[in-house]
Amino acid sequence: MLIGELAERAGTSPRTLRYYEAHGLVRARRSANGYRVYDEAELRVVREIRALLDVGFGLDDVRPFVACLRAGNTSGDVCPDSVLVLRRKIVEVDAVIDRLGAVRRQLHTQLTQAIAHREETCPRRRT
Amino acid sequence: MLIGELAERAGTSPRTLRYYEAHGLVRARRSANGYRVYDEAELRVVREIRALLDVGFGLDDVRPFVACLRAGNTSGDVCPDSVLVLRRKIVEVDAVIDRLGAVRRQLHTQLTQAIAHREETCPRRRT
DNA sequence: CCTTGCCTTGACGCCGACGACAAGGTCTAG
DNA sequence: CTAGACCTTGTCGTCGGCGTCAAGGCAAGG
Repeated sequence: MLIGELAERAGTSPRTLRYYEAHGLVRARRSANGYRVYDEAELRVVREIRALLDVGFGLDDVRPFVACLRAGNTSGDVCPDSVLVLRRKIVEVDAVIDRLGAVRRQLHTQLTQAIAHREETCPRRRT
Repeated sequence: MLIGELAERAGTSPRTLRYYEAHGLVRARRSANGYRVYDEAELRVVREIRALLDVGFGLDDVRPFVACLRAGNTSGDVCPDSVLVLRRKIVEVDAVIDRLGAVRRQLHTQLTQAIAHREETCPRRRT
């Protein structure tokens, strides 16, 4: 399988696959003419990477999952390092959610006060 | 008031104030030697900007609030344009919170399944 | 032979709010 | 006179995951 085919099957671009390779996540043999040749297993790897990036992981966070797949596991999640990253990410996500909740409450307060102020300054009739 | 003093009083840097000025948010006269001279009102403007940026606004989102302060209002929130931005931002924040909630649930699922898999593959004694 | 369509490496662009540094002018105190 | 503490404009660097050329090699069909 050449890079174009893998890209299409994984729903991404050749550029992206070379980028992953440059960062040590995806591997390829080379054919005589220098083309990258991938075997079927890489498709799963690439899909794992894409799935995790979509969820907000960085490339570094993804490494343990790829290693886990390469170690022969059916899922990239089952290795200790992957589990650690999952736990850490959940904590991070929780922190962001809390922060955004606070932001949301503050914005809501500002909004209601602004509207109250306008009612006060320039009252509506028939209210 | 020179730029250094305003920066300190607003809890930021001269570089940042020049940046805001370059983007049309903060204004200054110039003294004979070319130095920026700010009057007291700019302190409130800068603090408004900082407060909104801290909450995740972009510079463009901040403009209506600055204009509102410049129009003589006690708060930057009370003008129609500001209210619109507030409403829009709340919607945006809600969307992100929802998205993160879904992500959190997915990660939690992955985590519990990974742990379950490990129990199954390599069961603990005395359990 | 030539075009078309793959592939290769290399390098710059993007987004946003600045930080950091360069090279220089200004003002003041000792 | 000079040091040092301000100020000025201008430019490049940051972070991440790529997109988008640029310039060229390789394979196959008409």
